[in-house]
Amino acid sequence: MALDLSTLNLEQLEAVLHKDGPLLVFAGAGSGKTRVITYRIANLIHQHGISPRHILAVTFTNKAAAEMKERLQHLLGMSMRGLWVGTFHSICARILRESGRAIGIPPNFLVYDEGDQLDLIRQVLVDLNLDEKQFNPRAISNAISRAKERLITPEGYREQAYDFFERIVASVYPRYQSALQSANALDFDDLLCKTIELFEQHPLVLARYQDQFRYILVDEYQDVNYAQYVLVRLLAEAHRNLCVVGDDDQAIYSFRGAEVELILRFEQDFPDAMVVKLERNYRSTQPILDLAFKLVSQNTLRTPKRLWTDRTEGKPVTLTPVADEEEEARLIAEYIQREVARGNRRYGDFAILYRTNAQSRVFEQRFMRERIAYRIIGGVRFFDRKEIKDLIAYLRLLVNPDDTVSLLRIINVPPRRIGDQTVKTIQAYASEKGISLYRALTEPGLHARLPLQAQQAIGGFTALIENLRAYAPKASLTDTTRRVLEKSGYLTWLEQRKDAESVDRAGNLREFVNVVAKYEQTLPESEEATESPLLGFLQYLALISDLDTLDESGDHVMMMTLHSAKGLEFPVVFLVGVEQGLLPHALSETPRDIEEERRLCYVGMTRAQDELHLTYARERSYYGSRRACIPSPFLKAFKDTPMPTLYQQMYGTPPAPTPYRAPIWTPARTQSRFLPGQRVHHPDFGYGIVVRTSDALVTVMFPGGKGMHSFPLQECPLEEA
DNA sequence: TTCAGGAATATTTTT
DNA sequence: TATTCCTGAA
Repeated sequence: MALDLSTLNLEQLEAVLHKDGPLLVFAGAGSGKTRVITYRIANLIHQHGISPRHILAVTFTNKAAAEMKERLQHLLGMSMRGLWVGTFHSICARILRESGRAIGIPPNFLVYDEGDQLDLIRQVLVDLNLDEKQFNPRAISNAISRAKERLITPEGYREQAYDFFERIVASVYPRYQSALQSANALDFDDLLCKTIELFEQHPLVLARYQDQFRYILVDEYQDVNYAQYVLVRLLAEAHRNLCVVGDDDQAIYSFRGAEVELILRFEQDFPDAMVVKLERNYRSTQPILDLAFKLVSQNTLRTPKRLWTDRTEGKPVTLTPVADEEEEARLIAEYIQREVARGNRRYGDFAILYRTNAQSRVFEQRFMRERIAYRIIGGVRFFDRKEIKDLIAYLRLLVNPDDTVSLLRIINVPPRRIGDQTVKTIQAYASEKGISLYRALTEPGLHARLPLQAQQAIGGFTALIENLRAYAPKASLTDTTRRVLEKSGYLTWLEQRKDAESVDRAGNLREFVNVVAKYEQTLPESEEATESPLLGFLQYLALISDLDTLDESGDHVMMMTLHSAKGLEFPVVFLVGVEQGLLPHALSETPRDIEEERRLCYVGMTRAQDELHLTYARERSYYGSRRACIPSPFLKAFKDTPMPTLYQQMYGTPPAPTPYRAPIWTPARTQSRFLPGQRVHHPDFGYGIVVRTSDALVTVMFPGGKGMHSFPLQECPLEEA
């Protein structure tokens, strides 16, 4: 069977057929980039007989990785076993698990996420007697992250630390590193740094991986940071079969250390590189592309290129001023309902893109009210919820009792009478003896310093952990998780406090058990035979994101940030909140930052296949207070282009005045009987106003100093007034 | 030590 | 607005 290449255009074909040597592909939005990468790999395997195990493909998300593997399997009709596809982080995690021992990293290391990082930095600040108020842990964490992205060691940082803040960071950084080490944990950046360290210190290990990865492909190369760049260079320098794909117009991650210059520099690094530009767009209509080009061509730092398409006909892009975010949501909901009712579209055809996660709330409320199916990507991730993180902390302790962050997280959750005082004593004892907190818990020397009550509480806690630890290796993942919930008393604790929030949380924990069960069921497909399933699961958890669990199959309106939308496409896109201060965001000040915000806007616009609608509000609520808004300066790029408003498109001329719609909240149409703003009556508190509702609870504000109260939906003593 | 409730405060984007 | 912080009572 021959690989069918007839559907590829000339440039795509060039990229696909290029076999050896460096290759740089500038792939504009919607230019069939994924196809090129997939076909290129398929061609290497099929045409040139390269074994999948000699190929490494780096993608931006785990989801993209899974999809690519699946497509290849489908295309070639053979198993892609041995092919490495994944994000930089997951690939590095895998390398370190295999070979990290050489630089003292045991294979059972855990990956700390941002929250864990912050917790650890706070601990270090306490150790150093630094006030958290004065030295923002987040800023310090960012500074350390920045340093690591540029492969700057604690020593290196100290040498170049000038101002006061940098000197503080210089003192925290080494301590933070040793705290990570004693917790047997790596943060996100360490995954990269340590892999590079491994390769630099052990040329033989590097040579082994170089020999394995004879062909390397890197997607989204415009969003690569220095450490990633170095890693790629190290791996590729032996065979020089490196193909990088990217688009400088879509570089939107400089806040994470990404440097667009690295893609622009590729031709200097590899003067013999073949360069292919993909400028034919298969996604959008000409009006959309024209407008997007008007915007992005204002940037100074870009390679010249312009997308073109066959789809010369298309609806005009609309630009609609709205009074505020409420009208914005109302208008869009109305348009969606209308299109769906007419049979033109399904909910899944629409996407709402915004700059900040907070903007999703108004849409969420509106859509709930109007019963429009929607999915929000990002925001508070399921795995970031307190109760879920607590449960994960228990699981982590079972794998690695030295994980201090996790230990401190749950040592008194649920409350088991191990309070602040006791914890301080434990910490003092542990650092005195140079042992981990968990080790300290088991030492008689510690107990001698504590009151009997605390001793007993600690004894109970260690017995619990030991019991669970003994159980885990013998049981399935799901059973272990259930047992943790049960034996720790966490679930009982939540269930006892009847308040509605706890009911929500208990529900989330049960949902988590389902996630575990699902993972366990699909486990056999994964090729890594992990010696400890629990460890494998935790490592999997650490690196997945919300986007990875997104399924586009359902019929929902998608709502997400512009960043999350990268790489996706939708028939109809609403780009909302195109206002000064929001897009570009107020925190982006330098010309460089502004250019990135412009690219962000460009990314959003180029997600649209058939229709693109822009909106900006004249007034908007910012953390409680209302503020007047100015349209985004980006819109000036469109001043010569007549753009109708969405109202005009819906009703024809003239522009309809803002139609006032009475909110529809008949009880029969709503899931929870209550809606924000509604007046209700309570037997004890009297009349109040519903502030908020969720799946399980309703929160009501009662006037006259009676305050806010939450009730479980099922059995709340409220009546509609 | 725990918990409730009011006060203070912080808000960009994410592997 | 929503979350965290802080205080004081049990």
